[in-house]
Amino acid sequence: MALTENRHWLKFWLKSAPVPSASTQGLVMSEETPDSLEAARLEKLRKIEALGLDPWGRRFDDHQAIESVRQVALPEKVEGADEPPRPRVRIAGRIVLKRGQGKVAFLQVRDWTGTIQAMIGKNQVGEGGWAIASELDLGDLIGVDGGLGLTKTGELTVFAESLTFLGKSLLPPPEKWHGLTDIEKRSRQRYVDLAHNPESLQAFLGRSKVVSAFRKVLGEKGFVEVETPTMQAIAGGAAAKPFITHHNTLDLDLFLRIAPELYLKRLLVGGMERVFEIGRVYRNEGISPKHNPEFTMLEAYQAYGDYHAMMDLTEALIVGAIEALDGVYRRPWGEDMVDFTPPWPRRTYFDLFREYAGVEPTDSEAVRIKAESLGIATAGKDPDVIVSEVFEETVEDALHGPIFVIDYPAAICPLTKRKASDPAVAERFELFVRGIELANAYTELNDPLLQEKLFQGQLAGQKAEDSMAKMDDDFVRALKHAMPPAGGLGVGIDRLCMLLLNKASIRDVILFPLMRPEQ
RNA sequence: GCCCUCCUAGCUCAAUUGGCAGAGCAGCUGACUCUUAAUCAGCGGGUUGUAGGUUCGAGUCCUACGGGGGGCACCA
Repeated sequence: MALTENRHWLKFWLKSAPVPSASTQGLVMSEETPDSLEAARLEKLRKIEALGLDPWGRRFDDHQAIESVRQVALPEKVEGADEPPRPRVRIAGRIVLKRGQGKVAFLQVRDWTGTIQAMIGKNQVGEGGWAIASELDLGDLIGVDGGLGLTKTGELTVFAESLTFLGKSLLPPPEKWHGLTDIEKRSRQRYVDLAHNPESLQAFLGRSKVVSAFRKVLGEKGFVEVETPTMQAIAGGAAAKPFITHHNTLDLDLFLRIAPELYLKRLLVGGMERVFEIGRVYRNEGISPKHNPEFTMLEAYQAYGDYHAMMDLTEALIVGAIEALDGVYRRPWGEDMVDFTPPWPRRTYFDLFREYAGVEPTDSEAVRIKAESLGIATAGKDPDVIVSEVFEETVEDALHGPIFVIDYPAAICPLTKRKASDPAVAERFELFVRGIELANAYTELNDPLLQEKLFQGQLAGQKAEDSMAKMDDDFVRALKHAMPPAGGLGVGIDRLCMLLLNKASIRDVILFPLMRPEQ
């Protein structure tokens, strides 16, 4: 197979490669649309074809990652002896920089592991090869075979012996020093961003490592990965507005899921004791640096566990992600640093409330006065809601984290099991880092009768615009078959990646964030 | 949905109070066999997001629209 493929490799400087004649070049110039950079590149493409080469390349086996080539040990130079032989290497990548120097040219070739210099000398490659090398543009994809050595200035270099054309770039790359900075173009044309801004590529490769690490940690702890419907007749498991879609044959309106929760809990009923899903959820709400309409969530459920088990799991997951990235626990965040060294503090909601709001949370009147002083309207509001708003205003932004906020007022999390010792407190935690809510977990409610009542209460309180919410009778029926007491966890993968990769916007960790169409 | 703000060459950015739209990179031509964002000489490249308006004159001021960014609202 490899030998067959070999014949298709189109070498640059076969001795027989013809040199374009002066008259051909003159013709070429006159045909060129003067104001088009693309036209100039199309012309080069035709020249490459005229030389019998395929500008779009073929399979290119056995090339080495540039990063690994950079690790190759060079033979020692011995005094008085000839130059030591150069180790042979084969690389493939994109030309990101080009420096002509008369009858020699230096290229910087980049793949997804790194960048290395290649040198092409006219005397080394012959007239035919040199003619083609002259047509190389920034952005073209090439394979380089050659010897690895140092230049006079000590730069590690592949001294080209043959090149393989692997792809012609018809559009010019962004500015070589600044790269592509326009945030809109970087998102819309992510291919350009990835190809020419190495730090962007690294961020997305980092995101992939985070997700892989999650799967590894969960697997080691005995969780199984499942996939549940993203198109649902009843979009439950969270309080968010769904997207609507339609199945033609069934003539059925469906919702894109706002959470996988209710399906994963059905699996707990079915005896899948540790399940997780990493998947997209869709919420038809505003867009911000922390919100994209579709985002990726981990949800994990552990039968016979509780929210404390989920806290341990959360810590293990994020530690696993950091180890997969680089093992550095003190991480930059803007101008700031975040220290992820575990264990992270676990503080109760009321404790933090007392500390940051300076008010006793159970003293409704004191809380109301504090709220008014913060400019929060209190008229007609439930005292628990006011507590929650004061908490958000005074505590959340002040939490540098990582910190687990635990034991929430039961009134603001109705679908959570209450503490046996104190029915006013729900067994819930949220993990905060720099004001960002990274994870949310509960000891899950498994009482079908209470669940049904809460559904009804939720529906009664529904606004007209949210009227697509429906009672999920099947979920209640599932609980009636007995769901084991369980801990449940949700982690926003995108937000975690923002924190770990030091990106200010969720759009910097989502390959193709939602945008209005061009034009 | 509301408020603020940005949009100039392929890319990165200038343009004084409203007064002839510029530079660097990239491109093209030429020189150069060890460069490092190579350098040097020369050349080309624009419906200033779109449409109106004010003005002798608009990249600049006004209005609407489109797109982006930030904020508010929304968001267990």
